[in-house]
Amino acid sequence: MPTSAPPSNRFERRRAETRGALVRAARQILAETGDTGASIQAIAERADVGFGSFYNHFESKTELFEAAVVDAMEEFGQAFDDRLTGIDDAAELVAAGFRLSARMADSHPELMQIVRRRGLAHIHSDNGLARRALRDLQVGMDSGRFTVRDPAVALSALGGTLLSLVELRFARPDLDGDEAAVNLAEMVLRMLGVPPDDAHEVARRPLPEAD
Amino acid sequence: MPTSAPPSNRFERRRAETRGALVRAARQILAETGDTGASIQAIAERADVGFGSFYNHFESKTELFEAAVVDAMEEFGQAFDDRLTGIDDAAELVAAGFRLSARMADSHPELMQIVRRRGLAHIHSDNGLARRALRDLQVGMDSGRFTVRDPAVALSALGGTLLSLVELRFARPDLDGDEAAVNLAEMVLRMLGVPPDDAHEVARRPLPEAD
DNA sequence: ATTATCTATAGATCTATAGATAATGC
DNA sequence: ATTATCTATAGATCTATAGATAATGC
Repeated sequence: MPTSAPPSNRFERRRAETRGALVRAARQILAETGDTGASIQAIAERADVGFGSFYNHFESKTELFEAAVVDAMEEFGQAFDDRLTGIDDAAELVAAGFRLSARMADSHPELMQIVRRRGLAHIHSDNGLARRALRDLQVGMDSGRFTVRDPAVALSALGGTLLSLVELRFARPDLDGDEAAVNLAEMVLRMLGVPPDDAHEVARRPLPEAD
Repeated sequence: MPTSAPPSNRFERRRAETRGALVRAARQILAETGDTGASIQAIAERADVGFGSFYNHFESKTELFEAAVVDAMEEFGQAFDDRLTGIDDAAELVAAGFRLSARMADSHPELMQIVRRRGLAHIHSDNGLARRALRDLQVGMDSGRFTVRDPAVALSALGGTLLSLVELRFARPDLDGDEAAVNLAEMVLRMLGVPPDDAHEVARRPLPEAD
């Protein structure tokens, strides 16, 4: 999953593969324990990569873990693009996003554990997800679907509630995930100014099929 | 700020003081960088405590930092008790809690940085704050102020939005903190089923004076 | 010829403990 | 007499680099 242009020759591909192995190892660690104290040695071993190679790609552990988080957030945003394009009602889009996230806690636990542990710090960073959410908010405000005083505050609240849902999924696996997501989506729509009856209905519309 | 009974004799007081110094040092580190990789040596030095003393109180760094977070969350809950008792409208209580939290980001930055970095993991833990919030939610539901399907989901959402507000305060210090808090409080009240007009009014009621 | 990877290692740092010192309880 | 603190240190671990090896570009 290359962020920029795909590597052209075998050299660059091999280089990208080594970097990717390190990032994947860091993602595993972030998901399993979140403990970034693992030694570079242990990380390289897990990535099945020579120890010294680490320094060909990263200057510090911090840099590697930051790259791993960005990689995960990127993938999370990509899932939204893959599954939710085509929905043009902003309210339905928000609700579907919440329900999709809850499902991904089951289907993509590694990814969602990283979102859970590191997502908050990225709510206001300029990643693709925040941009998309802000755009959808704007669409909803322009179409009159949402009544919101300050988009920045609304974006913040959207991110916070989404994270709390992910946290809930992992902290309370006994609860029905989709039911919780629907409930929360309904509440979030009310928060954005959607009338309660509409919120109830929209939050329960069938989700688009996976590919 | 002893959690349980105050130390009776000088021995226990001295012991408590050493432990407290370590916890305070850990809190500082959590607030400044959040980097729990600092060596025990460095922590002890910052606490102005002999290196070996660490092991008289904690078995590992993880244990110390966990104690530091619990200490901070306890203090956070205490601030709610100190400032918000006497408000008996559940909706007003929620709004006041949000606005108080935003102010504490300025008045108690060390404390609130810890809440920001570690709070999410404690939303569903059985601390005083979560208990208090759940109780207030229940009161609001019983009095008909709130319309909520699942209290656990609502608690989750309350915690998430509160954290997102704290994050917003630190990530966007250019915004007016109280204004953002009022906006968010209004949205949260709508989320809990309070009619928009009421939500608007309640979120703007004057806060109780500090002592 | 160039570039990335790998292995080996020096030096620094860190953890955990042992034993000495200081302070208090009864 | 008891208990916590402190200092010193052994042993383990970790980081960063140097130099050898392997793979590819042109």
